[in-house]
Amino acid sequence: MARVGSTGTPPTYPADQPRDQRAVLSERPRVAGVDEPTGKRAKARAELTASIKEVAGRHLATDGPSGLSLRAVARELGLASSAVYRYFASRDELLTALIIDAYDSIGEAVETAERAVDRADHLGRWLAASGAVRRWALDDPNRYALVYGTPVPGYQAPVDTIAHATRAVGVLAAIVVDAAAADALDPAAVGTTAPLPPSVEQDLAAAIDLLFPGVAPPVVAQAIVVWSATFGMVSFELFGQYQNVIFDRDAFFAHSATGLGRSLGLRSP
Amino acid sequence: MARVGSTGTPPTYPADQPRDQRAVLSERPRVAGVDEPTGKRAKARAELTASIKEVAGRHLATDGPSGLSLRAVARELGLASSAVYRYFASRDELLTALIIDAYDSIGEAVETAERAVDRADHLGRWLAASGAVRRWALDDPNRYALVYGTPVPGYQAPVDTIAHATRAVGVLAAIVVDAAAADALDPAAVGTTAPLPPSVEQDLAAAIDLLFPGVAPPVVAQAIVVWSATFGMVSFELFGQYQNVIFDRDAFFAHSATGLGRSLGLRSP
DNA sequence: TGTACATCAGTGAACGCGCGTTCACTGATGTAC
DNA sequence: TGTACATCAGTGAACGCGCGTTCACTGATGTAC
Repeated sequence: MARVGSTGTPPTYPADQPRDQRAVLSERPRVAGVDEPTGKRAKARAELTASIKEVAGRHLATDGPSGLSLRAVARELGLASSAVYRYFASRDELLTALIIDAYDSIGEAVETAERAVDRADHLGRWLAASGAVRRWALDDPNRYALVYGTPVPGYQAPVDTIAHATRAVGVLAAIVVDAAAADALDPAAVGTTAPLPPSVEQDLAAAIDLLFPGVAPPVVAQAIVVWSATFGMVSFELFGQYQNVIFDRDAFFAHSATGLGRSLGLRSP
Repeated sequence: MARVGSTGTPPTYPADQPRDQRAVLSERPRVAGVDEPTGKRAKARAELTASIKEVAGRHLATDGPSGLSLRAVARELGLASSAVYRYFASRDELLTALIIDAYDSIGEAVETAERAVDRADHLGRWLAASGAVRRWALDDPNRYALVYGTPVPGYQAPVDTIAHATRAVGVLAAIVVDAAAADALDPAAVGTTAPLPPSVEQDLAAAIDLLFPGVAPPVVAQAIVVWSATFGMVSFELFGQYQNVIFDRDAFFAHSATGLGRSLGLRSP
């Protein structure tokens, strides 16, 4: 897949650059907002770009990622299939845009839900955050599957997606960081766990630097387990593994998320 | 998708039945082994059926479930594409066979690993079982994705698959049942959890009956969380969410699985 | 403000491909007498 | 054991479909003077 913009080039449109990549460039975060496009054309382009993504997202919801078809999207928009190539250089690039949007969308959903809770109520913040993960997944299962389900065969996500992917987990990290800083973590929770293998402790240094400053490695490890477990439960629920086993899934999830939060040492005041 | 055999009809081949369903019927578990086919033809049929599944499984590994193509499978086997229809009535039916095989395969892997451990070592049994889940998944990611990843769009798994799906989780259940029966569950583990919502306790009755006889509902709930968490971790590892975060994944998984097992109250003697 | 030119959006036809499924057929294998 | 017939496995052509991507093109929109 052709990737663009990771080399630090300014967002100009050099004439010798293949035309099809411009669409993607024009979507990238702008530097300082100086050259933000304002003309009619730019507006129309932004709108159609959004429409394409919107329709593609809806198709995703019925056919899954590998069923996403540029032709079908163009058809629904009343465009020639070739027109889509003015906006996305390839099917993969459209997929990438959808993936980034999805990560941002769940990130925002989790952030918004968590923000509404009293800062000192660390367990409550976690319940809001994990509940938002689940809600978001249930509301749009195929967008969830796009980013947390089976990877699309043959598709390699460009590095650009990583930053967006981190947004949601950052919320959990912030809760744990806050709780640790406030010395509000239940010592009984992590005190009883097995000692962390040295190699793992070493691996976690980077994550601690980036997301968990000031948090003890065993707690960070447990946070990763809790985060994984949350998505495991959501995936099981969504992908049918709870069928004929659990019916009141709201209650089951709330109960389980509480247990997971407590296993991290999170508490309500 | 045409489904067959769930009505309790005997495994005969009535002449008025569409011919394409016979392949599937002939694969079903035979009653009392009386009419086990022994002729040359039956043997050839069984062999080709196995070959088709084997090749299809390999294709799955490179293209994913939605990329599975009957024509490609036939091509590799040197058959006309139409020949495959003597063995599987449709692509969906081949998928179903692969799914059942996958469930059986992981079930057997988990059973085998767990059986090798001292019966009284409940935590050790769980570590063997969960480790086998992960090993199996890493060894054949696409078969894992087929059954625990995003469902194939447009494909509805027939009820026949359910029994096979239960096999792996049955191992965890057996461990917990044994530990409970031996009164070997750590009371501190479950004692501190939040009370189970009544609706969930009610939901769990069926699962307790079927898989967890004699186990307290909160423990069963926690077992489901632990099971979900295990697959959450495996999915995250496999689907790339641990990239640049955890490198010694063997160690991380072993550590996490230990924690999950302890959260269930499992202990080593 | 008007004009000349460059840039862009969108078209429609085409290329080359692969897919699932059906169908009438030919030989080979099995079965009943 | 041999023969007549039924059943089965596999073929190859065909149907109808959809796909991603390219390309030369026409008009509309923007820009420099």
